[in-house]
Amino acid sequence: MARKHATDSPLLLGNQLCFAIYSTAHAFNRVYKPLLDKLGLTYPQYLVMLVLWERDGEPVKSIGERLFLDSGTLTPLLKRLEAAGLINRTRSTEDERQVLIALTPQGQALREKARAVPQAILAASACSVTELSAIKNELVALRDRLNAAVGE
Amino acid sequence: MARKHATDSPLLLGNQLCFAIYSTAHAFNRVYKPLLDKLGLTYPQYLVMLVLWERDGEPVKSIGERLFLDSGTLTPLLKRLEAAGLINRTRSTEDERQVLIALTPQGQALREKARAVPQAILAASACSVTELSAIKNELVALRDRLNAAVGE
DNA sequence: TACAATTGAATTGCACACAATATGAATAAT
DNA sequence: ATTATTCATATTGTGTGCAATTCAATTGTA
Repeated sequence: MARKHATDSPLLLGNQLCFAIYSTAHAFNRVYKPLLDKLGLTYPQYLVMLVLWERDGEPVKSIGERLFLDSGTLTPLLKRLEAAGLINRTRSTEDERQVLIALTPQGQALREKARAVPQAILAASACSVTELSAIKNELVALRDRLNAAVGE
Repeated sequence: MARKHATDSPLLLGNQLCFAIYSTAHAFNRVYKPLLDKLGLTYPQYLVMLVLWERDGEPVKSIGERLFLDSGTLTPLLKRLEAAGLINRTRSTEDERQVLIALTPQGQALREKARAVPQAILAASACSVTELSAIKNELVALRDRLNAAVGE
């Protein structure tokens, strides 16, 4: 018998998919950092900008739904983006509970500089678009099952 | 022409593997939370315990290397584990720069309660061990390439 | 042996992330 | 119309993460 404790196997760090995801997320962050520093953004801020570049003028709620983040995270983050002059936060006139997030001209303009980012990431991953896309699809499917499990 | 801006495709949130990883990591965290609450641990604290259950008495540095975390993150985290009575922090006599982390009896005992965690996660993922293992291996390979890219 | 360079932790400062709570606005129920 | 409930955002508190700095201990080198 080579193994002493077969029941420990699930508790081994190297066997845990979850740690693989956790550590890969950090690795991505380290690759993104120098690229995003040039744009003056953190990674979560970059995600918010991606959402706004796709659809401008969204309320905080729908940005949070797309990114799976709540107001406790987004409110201070959005205030920093506003302080940086990239967005405006204005309370909706139709529904005063909502705060609408709109890009400023600088926020719009930043999109051009951001185009260089994905290719740099692709290069760092040393992987084909096809392969990355395959992993992405598997993860999205897994993520949705996990979120479904949490929501009972 | 169906697509107006083919060059925008890499900037679309849904196309980014990185966001898939980021959001899956959060989804895992949400699944882990109620399970780890019973153990009185956060997810990063759980990772440290996994390391210690594999090898006890390690210095902070080597724990950090295994988890890709630095002292700025680990020092306060380890102090909280010490305050919880799960570990002891003692400065090494051979090399006084090092702080050795050792499990207390309570820390050892917690391992038994932790055995229930991986199966619960597996159930939430609604996925076979084989599939999860395959994704894990792809991610570890990707992570290592990313870390290599950062280290020049 | 001196003494510069390196190393391992700790500290500080900033930015998430989320639970819990609060607040004001909108909607539903009576 | 009044009240209760729900909804969207903000606030507070705790716990990561990481860059930058500090400090003491160790190692390398002349």
